[in-house]
Amino acid sequence: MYASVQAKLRAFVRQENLGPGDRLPPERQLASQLAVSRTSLRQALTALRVEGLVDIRHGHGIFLLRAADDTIPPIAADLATAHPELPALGEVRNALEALAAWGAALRRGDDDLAAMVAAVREMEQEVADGTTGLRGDRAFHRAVLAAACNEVLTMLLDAIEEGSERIARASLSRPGQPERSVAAHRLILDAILVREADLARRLMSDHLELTGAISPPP
Amino acid sequence: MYASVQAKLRAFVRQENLGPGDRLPPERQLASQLAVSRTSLRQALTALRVEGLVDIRHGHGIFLLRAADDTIPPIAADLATAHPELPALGEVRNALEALAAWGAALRRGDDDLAAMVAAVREMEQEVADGTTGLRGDRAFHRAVLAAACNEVLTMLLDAIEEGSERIARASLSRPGQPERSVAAHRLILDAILVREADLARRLMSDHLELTGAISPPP
DNA sequence: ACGGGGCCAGTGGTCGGACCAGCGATGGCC
DNA sequence: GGCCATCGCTGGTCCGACCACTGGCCCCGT
Repeated sequence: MYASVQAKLRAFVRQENLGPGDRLPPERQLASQLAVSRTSLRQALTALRVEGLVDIRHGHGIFLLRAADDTIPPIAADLATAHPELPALGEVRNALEALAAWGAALRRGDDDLAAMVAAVREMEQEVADGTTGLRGDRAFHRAVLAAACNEVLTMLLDAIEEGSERIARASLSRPGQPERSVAAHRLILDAILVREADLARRLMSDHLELTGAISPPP
Repeated sequence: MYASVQAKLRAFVRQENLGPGDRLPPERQLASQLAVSRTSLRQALTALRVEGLVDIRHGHGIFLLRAADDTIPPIAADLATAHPELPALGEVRNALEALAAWGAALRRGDDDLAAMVAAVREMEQEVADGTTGLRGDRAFHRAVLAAACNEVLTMLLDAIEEGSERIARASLSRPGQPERSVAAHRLILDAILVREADLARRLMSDHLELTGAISPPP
């Protein structure tokens, strides 16, 4: 079962204390270490690549994109039912959310600001309670989207919501990420408050860059 | 490449007119029909299973879970065609095209470059003949999009294509605009050629800003 | 001494064949 | 007539070999 190989791989990564950007051993060696054939190992690696955990480069090696515990078991089940294509989806989401932040800075009203402040506070409360802050995070991004007053943008982001929801959940389950996200939201909120559109755009883009895949050095 | 096998599989499903719940041919037969080894076919199937398109049952067969056509286009397309002149559409298109240029700079192959060069030449020829250069313009943007290797992005831009087509036509009918567009395409092509992703993104954004008279992010 | 170009080891990618394991239906045996 | 073994079909795994790409090393020419 390729799931068992995946589990072995995660265990291996944890044991070797590997982080994002690190290179895994060659396929052949990895296969022998995990006591499976290279075929089965490649199946598992293919699955991990689709899930966006790993980047495989011909003639170069296998590179870890995110920490192994980013995808928690329950989410792995979801993965099977929805359609991911995670790296591609992450890029698009990043571009669209950045556009939303840009538009929000230009067109936000006072009630939009109030909604964002409320969302940040909610997330803070959640984090203080020890949860991931998923609700507050979602509320914030929705508030920004609403403030951008762009119907087409709203529609497209809604369309890819189920996928990006999964990204957010995986990201927020990382230790320390909720706190970092709250801080990032604060900065974005400030930029929108003073109508610094380009700054808001960049901050949002950076914020999402951290939650998404990391490109290993060439 | 497992992606090409995936494409073949989707084509096969469409050709055979298969719907959710239908069973696909056995792996061995499928592999021979698609002219790939069973190993590669299994890689593609593993990926499709992770994506939730397919259910594989040991000793039973491979079953299609959802139709291969993706769910996003219809809604957004309706809106895009209904309000093509909407500034919102221009903003979104700008952000997405900029993302395409960015991705193209990172992932373009040599054939992608060839397609872009051909598109630029075609547009030049059209402009020299006194026409608007609409065909070459479209070809260029499609080539950039193809080079970006982002399925989600392709889907979304396809969805809003009809609306943005109208924008492009209006823009190119302005005196002097075709020449300016050709020059802009040249710059973008150069940036993609040398893999300057951020520069390509900015150039594309600026290019569309001028054609659409709309000002989204850098 | 320096630069460039070709060679080579290592890596992922593909292939074909063989065998193992789960499922269902068929048919013989009781 | 009913139960169960068997067989054929399916996916799952393994192996060994070869192909294709990458990058660095080394040798040769200048």
